[in-house]
Amino acid sequence: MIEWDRGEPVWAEDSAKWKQLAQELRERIESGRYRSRKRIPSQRQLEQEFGVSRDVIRQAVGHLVAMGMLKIDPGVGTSVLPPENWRLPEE
Amino acid sequence: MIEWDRGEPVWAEDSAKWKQLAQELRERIESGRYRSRKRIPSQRQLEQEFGVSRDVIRQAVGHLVAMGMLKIDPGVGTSVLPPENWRLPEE
DNA sequence: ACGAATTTGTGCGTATGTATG
DNA sequence: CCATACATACGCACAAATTCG
Repeated sequence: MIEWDRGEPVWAEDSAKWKQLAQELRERIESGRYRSRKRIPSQRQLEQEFGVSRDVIRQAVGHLVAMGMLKIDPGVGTSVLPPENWRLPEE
Repeated sequence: MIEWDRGEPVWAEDSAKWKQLAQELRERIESGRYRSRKRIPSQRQLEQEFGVSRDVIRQAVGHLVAMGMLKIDPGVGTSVLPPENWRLPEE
């Protein structure tokens, strides 16, 4: 889980919220909590769960899409791609 | 207190602008002009009002944040903390 | 065919954080 | 200290795509 220091320091000390969220989502995918070929919670739901704006959600999701870990179907949802599709740029 | 002349602030020569501004903001907080738990004008608005750069605004605000008189919520604004949060280092 | 609900896409405005010259 | 640009973040509103009754 992610702990934000809401109201206090910000992304200055550590990294941006969207980067932390992307890491959290990635862990959920790699751990199997978000299963391959299955949909993850909607952006609205992720908003609620993590208490961040859609900006942050969309940045994080967009990052994983670029990594080939997630696939977006407009009007439908966002699903997990199987590992053979991943192209991890490293970090 | 900052003096005003024809709508323009008059800055003292012997003190940094940010310190004078910090003192001004502090007085506005202690006088109740900036009310507890309410947001103060945005940095951009303060820029306009005092005719200084954001550098100066941020230095002054940062000073009051360190004193526990202001709280910054990125993407939201800056608000006044109640007196019980203040930790005045002296001066 | 229709309309409602859901989900993502997009744009706007505002505010603060960081970086650079 | 000033000026500027860009990144990060929040909130809202509306559009487009899809699903379902």
